[in-house]
Amino acid sequence: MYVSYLLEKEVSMYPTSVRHTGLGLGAQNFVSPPQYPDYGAYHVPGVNLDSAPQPSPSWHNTYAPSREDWSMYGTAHTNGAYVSTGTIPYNGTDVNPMPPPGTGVIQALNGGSVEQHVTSNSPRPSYDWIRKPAGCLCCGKTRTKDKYRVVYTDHQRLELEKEFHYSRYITIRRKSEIAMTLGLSERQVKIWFQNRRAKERKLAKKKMQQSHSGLMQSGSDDFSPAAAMSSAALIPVESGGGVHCQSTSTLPETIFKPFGMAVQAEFIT
DNA sequence: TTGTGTTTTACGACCTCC
DNA sequence: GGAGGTCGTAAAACACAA
Repeated sequence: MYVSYLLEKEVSMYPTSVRHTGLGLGAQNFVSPPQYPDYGAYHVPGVNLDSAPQPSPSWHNTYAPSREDWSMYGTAHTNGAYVSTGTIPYNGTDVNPMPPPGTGVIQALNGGSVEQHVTSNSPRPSYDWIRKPAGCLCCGKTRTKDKYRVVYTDHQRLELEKEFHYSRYITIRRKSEIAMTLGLSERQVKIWFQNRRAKERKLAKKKMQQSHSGLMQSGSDDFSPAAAMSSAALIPVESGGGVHCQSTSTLPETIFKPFGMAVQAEFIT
């Protein structure tokens, strides 16, 4: 798992936490940054992730990462704004020359330091020199042609991971913002999230199987696959029949649920 | 260096919803 | 019909043991 590897090995890149730290800075404690008013759509302020049910009714606990693994994601401003630590030199020029949105979370927080990063202490080599700019599908790259698959930069993956940890399902608006910020196409962002969810399901399934075998080995006979499935539901459960989100935005935004169950986020302003 | 296993992008098929 | 969802899979990228 390369991103995990990155996260594990390059904690120094994100010495402090962005969205969490065990300081009561769960995602839901996040005050929607002004530049992303729809951030509130993901979270319910005031709910403790660690002790309460997941704030996002669209996501089951099973998929909630342990909060400690948020620590590598950077730092949260005391005012709640999502702030990148700025320790990642990121070269936006290796991707699209798209002018960064002035309000972009990611780029705006990099302190303008943009250069493709290869940390000296990183054991992982950078392959950027052979990488085509991300989003090359627009150049007519197909599966039948050579190198149809691009490799995202560490920074791109890291930011996507951050977003994923923030919310398993990305809104249309956020997708657009991230795509622009990272120089990816919205399609790439969408597919990345799909793949990331698939990965998580795979890991959850693996974990479940391991715990199952563990139970079998321990002689427990009260294991119920159905119960296991429900407790480790692979399908995010929606509670309350709707998503009531708080946001400074008055614009409705569609949050897509698994199995094509699109719901209109109801914004409370 | 090479073979092998794993992970990461990307896609197609099929589904549901609007 | 078009959007996004899952699932399965292809193939490149990568890690690692021999």
